[in-house]
Amino acid sequence: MATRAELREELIKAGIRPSVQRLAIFEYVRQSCEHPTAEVVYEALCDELGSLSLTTVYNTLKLFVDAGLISMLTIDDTFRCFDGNRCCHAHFRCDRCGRIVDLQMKKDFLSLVEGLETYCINDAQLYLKGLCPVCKNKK
Amino acid sequence: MATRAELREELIKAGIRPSVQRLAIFEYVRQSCEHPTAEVVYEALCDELGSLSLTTVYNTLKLFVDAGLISMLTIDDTFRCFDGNRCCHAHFRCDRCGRIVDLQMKKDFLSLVEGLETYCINDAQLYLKGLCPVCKNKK
DNA sequence: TTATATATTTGCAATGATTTCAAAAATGAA
DNA sequence: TTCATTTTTGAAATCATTGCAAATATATAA
Repeated sequence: MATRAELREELIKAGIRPSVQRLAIFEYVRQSCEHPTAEVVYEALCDELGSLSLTTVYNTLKLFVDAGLISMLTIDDTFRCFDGNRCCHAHFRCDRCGRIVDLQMKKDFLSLVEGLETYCINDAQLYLKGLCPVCKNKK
Repeated sequence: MATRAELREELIKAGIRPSVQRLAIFEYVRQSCEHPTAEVVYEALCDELGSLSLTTVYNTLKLFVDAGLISMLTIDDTFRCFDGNRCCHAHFRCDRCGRIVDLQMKKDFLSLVEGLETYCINDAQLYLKGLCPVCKNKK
């Protein structure tokens, strides 16, 4: 769990000026395990920051994604959510309850794909969908 | 390349009545290598079918996806596209030109993921993003 | 310090892919 | 044929996301 000072340094190293809003948003996404949407980040930080615009949240999240500091998930096609977990992992989305969970990988994704030599890969996401253990056991 | 009669049988076997619209949409998506959007399917079939509604295309594609006959891609978060290729493969989206291409897999996706025993998996998609060989060599 | 330029934030309006809905058309059963 | 059910249609509604221009904050120069 990184400290606020470490997160600030990480922004600076990425060439991003650590404004109050940016640092708060970065900290929230990095520490969350819930894959929050922009709306959820906004609701969570509104009080803490006094004033905050949803537009700022969208812009800032995009900034972080473009800088490779967090990743954007499109596993649910009706909204985007964000992931601050930097370890290589897959995502599962339950078709019934909608929950998105992390799944550990045995090896890196790319080891399985053929013919990548001529490509430049910046991002990789493995999405699985179906029923989670809880929903599977319900009727 | 399946015949129209074979595709019709496939719909019936899936419990889907093969109306003129459904069969045309199924054939189009199954034979396309271009990962068409609903809009593209609509434009392509409007003339052939005389009249066609975009709503029908959306409804029908959803019907096919739910029946497991085709898959839906959310690799580009600004629109959905559809894939009739039933072989296991990954997808690459070029950040610059936007083209989506298929990539062969050496092994199935799921072999890489840990702890799936308690889940029921209905769908798996591996999305890669970056620069395609053509765009990589441009400035 | 003050003045000036630049970067960031804000809130509202616009966008556009997708869905809703109720009527019209097509199909199947009797 | 008639009636019930399924499918299609098109226009309006939805809603996550973006565009934009004004307001604010920050950095730099003098």
